[in-house]
Amino acid sequence: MAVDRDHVLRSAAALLTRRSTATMDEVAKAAGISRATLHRQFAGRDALVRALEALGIAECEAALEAARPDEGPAGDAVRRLVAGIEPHAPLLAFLYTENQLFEGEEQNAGWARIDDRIAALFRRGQASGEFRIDLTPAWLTEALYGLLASAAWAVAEGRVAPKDFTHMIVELLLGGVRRPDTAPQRKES
Amino acid sequence: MAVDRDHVLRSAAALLTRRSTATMDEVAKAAGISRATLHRQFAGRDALVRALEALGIAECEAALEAARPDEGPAGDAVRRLVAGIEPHAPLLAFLYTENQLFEGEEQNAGWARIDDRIAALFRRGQASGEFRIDLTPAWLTEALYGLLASAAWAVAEGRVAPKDFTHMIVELLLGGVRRPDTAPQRKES
DNA sequence: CTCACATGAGACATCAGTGTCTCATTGCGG
DNA sequence: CCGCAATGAGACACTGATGTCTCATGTGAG
Repeated sequence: MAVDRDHVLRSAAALLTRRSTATMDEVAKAAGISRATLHRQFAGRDALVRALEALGIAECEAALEAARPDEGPAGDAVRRLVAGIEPHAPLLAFLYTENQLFEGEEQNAGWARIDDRIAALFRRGQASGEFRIDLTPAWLTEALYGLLASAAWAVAEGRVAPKDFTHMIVELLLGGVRRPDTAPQRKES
Repeated sequence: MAVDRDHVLRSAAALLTRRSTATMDEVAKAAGISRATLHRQFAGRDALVRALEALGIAECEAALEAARPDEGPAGDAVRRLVAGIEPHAPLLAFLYTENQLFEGEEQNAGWARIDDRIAALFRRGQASGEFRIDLTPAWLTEALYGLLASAAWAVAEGRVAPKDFTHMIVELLLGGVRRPDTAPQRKES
């Protein structure tokens, strides 16, 4: 009976990640169902996007859970987190831009929860002395989202090898571009 | 006679940065002109976006020029570049997501030029030993765009103080989050 | 086998945005 | 003062997407 709702969501995610303006008809075709059935599952395009948002939030929270952000060095936890999010990065990238659309309306509370947990991870790293303290946790959280989205697109467009995804993000985020062992580092950072 | 075309473009940029789906009517109102006049200036919405793209490219190239990317330490050049782009970051952020829409169609060649010059800057830093070489110039370029867009949104939403814009981006990009070991390089503040 | 229910296909009205048009008004230079 | 050009206001048709509806089909459970 029920069309595999999860399958519909996932194909919609895959399609919308590439063509964020895809029509309901295209979404239905991509899922291998008719537009009527798609409409029976999701009241409208808005409902579909909300469902995708819920899916993205759930996957983020699962990844957050699996990353054990409170264990071990914060840097390692960040790496585990990015690695766990990697499979869902395209969906996240879609939602990231889509969220810019929701300007006025209320955001799903799930994002706030996730933001808080990620920010807490960075804060923990700062408290332990592992991370520098001149970059605010809020900014680091935002930057992580931005890097995830950038990397997802770069991979989608073939500018970055898929296997390098986690490495590129984590190394840039944690270590930065500057070579640590460069001899004279007189720069006050 | 001619409505100040530049003024129209800039108010359109300001509006579309916040509401990327704003209607032509809203764009016209934001510029203080009628929809008819807006239409006389730009054949259609597409032409308007293209004009904004051209504006963004021009501003990027101007910033690139002003940053003197071939002079001095690459890190300093990156800082000059980000500082120069800062005023135009909202427009860039808009174009960055809008570009995801142009998937199939040909990209404006201007972006390729800019990509090349930025990538060349990173490559120069790598060649001089200033930057690490395990992060590809293409990825660093992409990441820079992502960070610029993230920061622009974070500032727009009040999550980051406008005055911290350049510092947050440059420090994260160059130095990363991880605190440099205090023992070997002691940096007295 | 038969019934029930989900689905696919498609018709249909609706709506929003767009692009084009006309016409009156305004403002400016000759 | 007159005429010209640009503008503003609005009507209009067109398009594309959406949401709702009906009906035929098919498949699975009893």
